[in-house]
Amino acid sequence: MTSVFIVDDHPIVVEGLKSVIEKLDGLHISGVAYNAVDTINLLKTVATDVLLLDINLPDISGIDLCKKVRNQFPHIRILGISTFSERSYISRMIAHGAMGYLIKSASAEEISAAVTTIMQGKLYMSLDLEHLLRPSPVIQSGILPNLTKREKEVLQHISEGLTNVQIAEKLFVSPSTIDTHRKNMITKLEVSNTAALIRFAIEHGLIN
Amino acid sequence: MTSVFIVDDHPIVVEGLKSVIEKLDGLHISGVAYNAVDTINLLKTVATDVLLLDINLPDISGIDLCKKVRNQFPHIRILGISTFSERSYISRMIAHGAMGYLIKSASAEEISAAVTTIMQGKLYMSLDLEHLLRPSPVIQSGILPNLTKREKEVLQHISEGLTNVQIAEKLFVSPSTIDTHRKNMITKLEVSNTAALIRFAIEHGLIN
DNA sequence: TAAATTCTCCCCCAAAAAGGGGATTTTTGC
DNA sequence: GCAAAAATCCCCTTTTTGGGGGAGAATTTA
Repeated sequence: MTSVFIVDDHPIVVEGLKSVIEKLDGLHISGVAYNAVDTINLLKTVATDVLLLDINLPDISGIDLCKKVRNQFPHIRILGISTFSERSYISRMIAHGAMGYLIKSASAEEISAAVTTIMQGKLYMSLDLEHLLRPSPVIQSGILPNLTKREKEVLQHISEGLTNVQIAEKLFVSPSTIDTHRKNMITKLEVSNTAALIRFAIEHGLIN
Repeated sequence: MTSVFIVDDHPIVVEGLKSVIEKLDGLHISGVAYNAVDTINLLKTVATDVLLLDINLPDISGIDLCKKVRNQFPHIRILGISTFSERSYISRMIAHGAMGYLIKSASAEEISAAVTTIMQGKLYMSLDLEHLLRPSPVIQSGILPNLTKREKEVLQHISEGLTNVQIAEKLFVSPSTIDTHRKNMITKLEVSNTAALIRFAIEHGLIN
């Protein structure tokens, strides 16, 4: 018997998941919560195998709660749930310890499969094909201006901690040039400084 | 019949995958390549459903090739392969269009399951439980000095592009304090500046 | 070939970060 | 309760970055 704990700020969603899961063999509900604080407190009192965790919570982001739960309850396997299937979310959920991802429109069979899969120690991902066949929601939405080859090269060196002068020496150009590239990237990507630039770049795969 | 194309710079690995896949029902090899350039050229000539793509290629990173293939051949589903199961890799592969992840030590059954799964439009992930149950392979290796709660808080704000002064205002302390935290983190983590700090932090899961 | 883009370099100046140092108060762990 | 760790704050100087601007050479692309 696998015990499942549900976290979602929408009571209707919680009820729906609850009724679906309770009808499934081998699964039972150990508890539910509507926010992060209640989740942490309740998890201390009830034994739970799987945490169904909504990504969009009111008081704290799903990612943060994900980390908290993993730190305090390392045995609990986390299955992220959300209404939409965004690549960036999924990758971040995985990076922060989730064992799987489920869209809210998933069928009872899918939920069952998801729980079974992650209890076997594997990742489970639920996504529709149409979303996946697009290159990336972020990249192809037109928001991301593309950096030039040289800019990416400079960016790479910046992320390694080199200063403009050091990069200039490596690329045999003037420090002013590197400075211009850096500034252009900051403007292009609409970030406030180098720190934010590096973060943006990594999160969008601009850096190796 | 699903056609599989293999990309890996190790011929032994390619041979191994080849022989395993050819024994499986419903799968056949449409081609193999040992580098990125050959991959792009060959994919133009042969019909391929699934691309088995090694993450660590000599001339170009698997991530980059992943993006290239998805742009030029959007119908091809990419299954990343690697010798080790690193969370950061997996999340980045997914963010860049891979439909799944397979460790090289995977059994024939797993390979078959992986191809079948992604042909159904779902993500497939192959990972051992022991790796997943650890917070992060890097963090628990002892190499990483742990940041304090406050330092992480400051780090988070730095990554959002805030300056010392702005962070100080948010946390109701003096800018000097934030400056000290920043310097301490740079020293602790042995990086040269804030850019490198942010990169390090993201790659080690210190930032949300 | 003409137009657009990219790459290159420079100016100014203000702001921020880095690299030293030291020092006090709070919290935390034993 | 005491020691260790964390958090707070300040001094100094130099280096680096950021925000403007302009502008010519090289390379792509239409």
